[in-house]
Amino acid sequence: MTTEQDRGEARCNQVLDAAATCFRQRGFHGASMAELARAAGMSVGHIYHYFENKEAIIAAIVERDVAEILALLDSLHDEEDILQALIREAGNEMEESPCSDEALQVEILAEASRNPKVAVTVHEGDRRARTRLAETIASGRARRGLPPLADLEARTEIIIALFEGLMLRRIRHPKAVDDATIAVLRSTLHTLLET
Amino acid sequence: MTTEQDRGEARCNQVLDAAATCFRQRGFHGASMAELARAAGMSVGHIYHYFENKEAIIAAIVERDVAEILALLDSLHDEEDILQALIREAGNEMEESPCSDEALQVEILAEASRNPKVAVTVHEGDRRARTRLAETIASGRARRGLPPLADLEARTEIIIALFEGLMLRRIRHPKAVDDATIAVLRSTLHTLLET
Amino acid sequence: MTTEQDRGEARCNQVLDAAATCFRQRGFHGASMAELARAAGMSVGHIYHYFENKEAIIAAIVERDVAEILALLDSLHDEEDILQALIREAGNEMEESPCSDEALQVEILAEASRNPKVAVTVHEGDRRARTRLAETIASGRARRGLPPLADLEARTEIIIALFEGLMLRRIRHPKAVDDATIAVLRSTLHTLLET
Amino acid sequence: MTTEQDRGEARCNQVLDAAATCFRQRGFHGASMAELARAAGMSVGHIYHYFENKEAIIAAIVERDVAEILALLDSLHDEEDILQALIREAGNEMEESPCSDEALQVEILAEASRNPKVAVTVHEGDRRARTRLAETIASGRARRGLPPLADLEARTEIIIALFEGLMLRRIRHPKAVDDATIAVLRSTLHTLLET
DNA sequence: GATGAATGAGCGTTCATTCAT
DNA sequence: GATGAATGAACGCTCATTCAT
Repeated sequence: MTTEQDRGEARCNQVLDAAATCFRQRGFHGASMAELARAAGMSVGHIYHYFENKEAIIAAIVERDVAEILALLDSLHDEEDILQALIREAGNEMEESPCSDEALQVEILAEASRNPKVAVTVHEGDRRARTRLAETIASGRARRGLPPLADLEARTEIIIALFEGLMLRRIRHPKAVDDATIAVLRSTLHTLLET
Repeated sequence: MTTEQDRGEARCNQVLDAAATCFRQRGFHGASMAELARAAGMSVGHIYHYFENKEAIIAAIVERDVAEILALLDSLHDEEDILQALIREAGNEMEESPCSDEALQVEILAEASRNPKVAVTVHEGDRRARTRLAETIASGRARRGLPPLADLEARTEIIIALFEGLMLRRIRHPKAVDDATIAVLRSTLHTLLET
Repeated sequence: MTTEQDRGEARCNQVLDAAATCFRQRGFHGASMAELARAAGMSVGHIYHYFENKEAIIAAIVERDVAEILALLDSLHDEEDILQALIREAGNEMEESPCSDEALQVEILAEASRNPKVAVTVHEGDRRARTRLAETIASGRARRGLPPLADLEARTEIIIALFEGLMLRRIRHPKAVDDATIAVLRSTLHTLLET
Repeated sequence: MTTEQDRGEARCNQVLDAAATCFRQRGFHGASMAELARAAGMSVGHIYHYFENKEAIIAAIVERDVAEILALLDSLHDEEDILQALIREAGNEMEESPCSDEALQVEILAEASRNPKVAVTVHEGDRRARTRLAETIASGRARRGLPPLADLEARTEIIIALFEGLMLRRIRHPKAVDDATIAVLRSTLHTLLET
């Protein structure tokens, strides 16, 4: 039973990985279910055993992304200086520029703009991530003896906007993110988090 | 002759306005040429007299947006304090929340991620807008007697990222932009521009 | 203009003729739009210029059938003895066994059982045909000096049931309709109409 | 062994009951094997242990219906006046309007129009039911001292047509069968059976 | 006996684009 | 300039059927 469950979950992740790649390369509407199926190594029809339709696949990708972010934020609580860790991680993420994630994120945003079901998933995921980031910042400040922030939520918004905005900049300006930009990013985060 | 040219230009703008509305509401792939034609008050076939194909329409929208941004930046040079004007305008733009422009911008980004022709237009448009903003900032600082910035391009990048990022935040969190957030935005811009 | 209208109408009828043939031979769900298109001598997509979808095609067939029945009933009013003409026509229709119409009629009934839009068209068409038949019977009796019928609607129902039932009998029993059966049909109609 | 056979038969009937319900509600092509399986409380694959394919299921439904009709006709032989019993039962069946059986019957007719295997089952079943009804009528007349009918088969055809036709009328005219119609039905059957 | 994962052809429908008028 | 009829490939999705377990 457990084996079967695992198998099903593995198959699901196979689809999500394939879909993330396809959506990145061809867009949500540009990637056909036939392409997803080929990339996932299964038949078109079988994908529908795991996902009700195409929008359910992108919703699942969103949820997986949120879980990853929450895990990253949680891991920061083990660090001595949470705020420093946040600033460090933000820069690292941008530096790595792992696999043109901006292309996938923009597809998610585009679909959320139009598709109410995807919008709900995105809103809820953002609420959870946003709340956790605010908590992480508050913890970090407390641990450092800094006073609580009256505008914690607003600063959190700006930090997320800065981070997502910089990632999406790569679409309009592929060389946007260089060492100098990351230095300014870090200094801006310093102002927002530590003052 | 001039009248004919004007008429053609007006017809073009009719198409661009209609297309901007349609793309905003239904997405680039979601809006059909038939919808565009209906919204523009002309036949499907006639749109092809003005635009080679659908991607040429979104490219033209991008160029019109860039022209608008350049005009706005130019207008700031008439102000006494350019930097203050920049900060003021940034806040105003975000406050107005004109007509869910984020939905159109995300369509442009999505299409630029995938479509090389649109990408070229977007890259070039961004280069011009970015350069002009950097010049505007330099002028503003000079006029205020502030020293030239070694990291001018990087700061410009961060400012654009902040601005675009905040606009796109509305997709994931419709209430992202409130008075508190704009206050933090203005204070961050102050740090980036005036120190 | 008139020519264009005619052309459009002719194209529509081209589709309806092709659809009637295809539905007869393969059933409503068995006949694909590709088959219809081939039979109608036009592209799949073009059929959608004339009909919103597949169910609109069968609805249009129903309406055309109703118009034909109404025309037939109207033509009977020119006869000297309408009741005799009705009995004669009923027998003739069954004798001719024109083109396995039962197969198309059963498809219409099957679709009307399930599809609310088709059901509405069928109900409305039946109401018109039923009312006209009752009027025709009343006229015929009046012209013959027979007294008005208290159970006119009920007799009309039974007559239609008899007629449709006999047509559909050919599906369960292809030899159902022979001279002897038609003789009994005529004698039953005599009892229902002329007594 | 007998127990096992009974179990198998019960499972078969489970499938047939479920299928009758599904076909009634969604049509033969509209009802998927997955729906049948769910309604029958067993897996999709297992249905294929009992029935070769989907058409075998509808054929089995036809055979069960025929058996039921034969049983009903046989039971009439115990009545004192078989003809009166026939007329009474016909009216009762129509009055009860059990469970929109017309929707299932029309699916059977539609499938028989197209599917040769189903057609064979339907033809054979009809032959048996038709023959038995003719025998029943002959018995009834003999028991009443009425002379044998030269057109027995033709009258039988008309009676069946009347009965099936009236049932199918409900599709085109849901209120077709009311007390007045049943009265005319009974009087018509009287003429056909007792004169 | 019993399951349900897996297939892939085929469905109705849409759409950017062309071109005769 | 301006129209909209016409195309046909491609889309998301469904489904009867099979078969390893």
